[in-house]
Amino acid sequence: MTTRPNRAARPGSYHHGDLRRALIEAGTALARAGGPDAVVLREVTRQVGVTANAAYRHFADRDALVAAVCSDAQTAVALTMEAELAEVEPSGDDGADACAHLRAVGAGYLRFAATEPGLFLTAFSVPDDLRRAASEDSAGDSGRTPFQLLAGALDEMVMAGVLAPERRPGAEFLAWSAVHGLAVLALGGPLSGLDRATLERVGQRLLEMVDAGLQGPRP
Amino acid sequence: MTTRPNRAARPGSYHHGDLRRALIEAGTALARAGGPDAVVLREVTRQVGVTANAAYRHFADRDALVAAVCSDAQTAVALTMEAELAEVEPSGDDGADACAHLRAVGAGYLRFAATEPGLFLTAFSVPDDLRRAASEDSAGDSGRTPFQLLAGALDEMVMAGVLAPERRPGAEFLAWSAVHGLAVLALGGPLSGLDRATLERVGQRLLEMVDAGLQGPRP
DNA sequence: TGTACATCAGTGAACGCGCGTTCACTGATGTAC
DNA sequence: TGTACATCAGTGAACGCGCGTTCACTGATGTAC
Repeated sequence: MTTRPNRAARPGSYHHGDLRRALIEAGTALARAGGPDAVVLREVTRQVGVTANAAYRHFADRDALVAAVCSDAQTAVALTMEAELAEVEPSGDDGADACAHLRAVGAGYLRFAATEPGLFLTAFSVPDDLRRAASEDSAGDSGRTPFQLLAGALDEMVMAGVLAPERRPGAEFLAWSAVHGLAVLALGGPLSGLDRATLERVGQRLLEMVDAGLQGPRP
Repeated sequence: MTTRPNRAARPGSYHHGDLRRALIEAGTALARAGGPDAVVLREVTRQVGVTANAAYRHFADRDALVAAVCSDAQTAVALTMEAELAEVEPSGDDGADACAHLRAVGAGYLRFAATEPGLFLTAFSVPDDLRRAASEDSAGDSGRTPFQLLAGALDEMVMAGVLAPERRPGAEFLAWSAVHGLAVLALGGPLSGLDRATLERVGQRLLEMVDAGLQGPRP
């Protein structure tokens, strides 16, 4: 989400001012409606009211544009997760709070997937090379990426003593898998038939499962 | 996986004999190499050595062909899961066996995703309407679909007393989400950087997490 | 303050590509008598 | 058993489409003197 200085923003001027930003935003709008494949270079420039070729002043090719949109989408995920985190009321019990934070992170992820399916797919279901570069600068207000927010919640659980330290390494992958799987299956997958309420309930139970399951088999 | 009677299979004859099957198989080969988008109607007919138009004798359009390939891919998943199930040695302890079966089902799913990424995506990451019809007849040797194999393992756990009956409804979605998420994230997703051994270990831990987590929070 | 000039950010037209699909057709096959 | 005929399963050529990308260009902008 790099914004270049707006060097010539005079309205009505020949030069656009910040065409790069405008293209990314139009691309994001298309992605919101139709996922990553909907980010069609020609359509993006059409929406901005500019020649298709003009995009090449700001992006090496279509992939570079998609990567920028992907980065913005990941930022949007981080913001939703942070919003969910902010709603957790401290209870005085560090362990309970840490677990609540982990659930909040997961709930934010699920909520984003449900309310912005197109952007969700653009954030995480894009060819590897595009996404990898994009995720570098996809931080939310706290300056942390979705992955870092998840990792932070898990660290907190270890510090609060509700997650054994030896179970910490790799725990991101377990939690992320569970939540991501539900999001994907519910999004045009085999679970897309489920109604909103059921899906919400399954989401809650899934987060409970992760919570309980991360601690390993019962003694 | 409907096979129509091979009415005119004379080799060298003008009529192909079972062009429908041949097209599905060529489509599957393409899907294996490049996922669902690689199932290009023209390419499929090219590989079979037939005019593009000939495909329309057997499929209404490209989508119908993709749906058929999707169905075959789902069958392949079921077969891998059944193979994994068959390797579980009965231990005499019904509860342990049931859990082992659940893990086998999940392990088969993960193994298929890892060894046949293109087919895996074709089986489960295809637009909803195509997949829905396809999954009807995607049974393995046991006559059961991947979903039914999973449900069977969970039923078994309830009967063996290792899963509380009130936790049974909807448990498929939880288990499936976890396993599917890992498969997807490891396949060109954020986890695709992990090496094979690590991924295998994460898979094992994920299955343990599901096992433990399905039973709910610790008392 | 004015002017010449380099640079920048767009235009407009065109390219080749491969796709899914349609058309009118013809050779092969099976069947009724 | 032979023959006429309907049906079936292919052919071959063409269609329009929208895409990403490239070309040569020009008008606008900023800067050095």
